[in-house]
Amino acid sequence: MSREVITRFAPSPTGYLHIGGARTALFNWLYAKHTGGKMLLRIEDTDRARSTEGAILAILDGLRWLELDWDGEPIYQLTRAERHREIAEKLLAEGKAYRCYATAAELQAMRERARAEGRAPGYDGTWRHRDPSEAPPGIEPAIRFKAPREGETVIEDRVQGRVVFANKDLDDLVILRSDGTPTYNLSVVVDDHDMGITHVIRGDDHLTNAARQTQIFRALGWDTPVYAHVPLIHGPDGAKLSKRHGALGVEAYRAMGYLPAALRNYLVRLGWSHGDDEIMSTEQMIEWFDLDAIGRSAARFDFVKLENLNGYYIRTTSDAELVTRIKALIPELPDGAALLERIGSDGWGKLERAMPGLKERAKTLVELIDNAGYLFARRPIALEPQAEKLLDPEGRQTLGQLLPRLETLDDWSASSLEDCVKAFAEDSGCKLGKVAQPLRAALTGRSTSPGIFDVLAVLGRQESLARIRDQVHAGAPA
RNA sequence: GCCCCCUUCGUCUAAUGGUCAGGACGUCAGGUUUUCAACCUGAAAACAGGGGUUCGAUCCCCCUAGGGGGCGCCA
Repeated sequence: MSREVITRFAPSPTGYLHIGGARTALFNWLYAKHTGGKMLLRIEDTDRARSTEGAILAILDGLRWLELDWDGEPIYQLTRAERHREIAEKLLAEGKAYRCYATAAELQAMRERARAEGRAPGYDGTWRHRDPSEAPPGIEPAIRFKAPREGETVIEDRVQGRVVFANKDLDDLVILRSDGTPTYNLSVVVDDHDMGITHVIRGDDHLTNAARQTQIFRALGWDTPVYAHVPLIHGPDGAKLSKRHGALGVEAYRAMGYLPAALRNYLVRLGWSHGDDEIMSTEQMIEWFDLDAIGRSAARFDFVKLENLNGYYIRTTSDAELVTRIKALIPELPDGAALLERIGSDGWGKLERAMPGLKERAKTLVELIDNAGYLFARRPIALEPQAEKLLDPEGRQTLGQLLPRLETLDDWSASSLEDCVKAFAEDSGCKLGKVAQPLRAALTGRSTSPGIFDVLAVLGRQESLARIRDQVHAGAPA
């Protein structure tokens, strides 16, 4: 009988929740859900200088927006420092660690020497056997872990396979700083053990740490968790993800108008696959996700594919939900306040009614909002350059002829409007496009926009006719 | 420099000791359409290089090259 799976997402709050972290969280979450286990959240805030309250908030917020929930309360690593210190002392008492009195300057010199000699620039173990009585006065010692010097440390990684490190390449790392605070590798081991973590799923930048942590687990007589080191996400140029490309916080993706479901779908396919399946529901993801199907090579972040996926999710999301999401998004946009004012209290209904035509042609929510501008535009509509071309004198004339027909029309449903305009086109012997294009330009100010009959219907009789008149007159010679 | 990892269309990826090496995004060409989008059809597009093992290697082994990660009293 196997234990319940417990995974953890353990970000350090030194910045936002970036895209790689988001995927790591997603994988942990999916694996926990898949196995019916739990995902815990641990905030690794032991670097007091760099950790910030704002970063913690941003991370929690990002996870919530992505709809990745965690079990229990977040655990703040800093609050566990006493326990970590206790374990460091225990290792010291058992002779599995020792006090090191080397100064920063000495360590620096040591590293330079090692590098010059072509060795790994690690600690040389000077204080491993030296007696504390030889310690120079006035130096507070750090505690170093006495790492095995011979043999190998082997990681049986669920993604990377069997990875072997020669112990001679792993130096004696500091586990307790001279100021008495614990360091990362010790804290992680103690916390993973105390939290009952069974599976550690994280970026493969931690692969070497896995070896060091394994050594500490062994020294403590504890079982190691199952490891799964996931390849990192690279930028479009194959280099490390930088701010220039995707290393934005997830809140930036939210602000760009991506849907969390789309981002999750995109992210899960980056480095993991289930046959030829591309688009999958969260339920399917949970059902199908497994560690063994994670690839071993780094993946490049591709905004274009994300956009495609986002377009799909926008098209298949209900009108009402899209309106809700847009409501939440607008305040985050640069000109959000002004837009909100123009929409007013009655604009949301209009937006929802226009949604069927709008959502067909937007890749992001921001694009959708942009396309919906005609709904809230003040008259007269300012024509964009493209639309200006469509509304040439000929177009204005056509509209002038169409106007009387529209005025007598009683039924302003999209279908009867379509019939009316089609009949007009036929009677005047021109192609439907010849009529539809200037009509669109007059009503929306744009050359591309939703279905024109829907636009007419959504704006309503009064508004539509007034707008057409505006544009026809604006073009008529005074 | 040392250690570790990786390498299939431009990108994300699938599959297999014998396949026309599959799908998706993107691109291109058609179709449909009131424009755009969506949708439909079709096309171009990949096993990094070199050695082995084998009747046969994209697949197994080794080397090279390229890319990435790590090497703190950071996490």
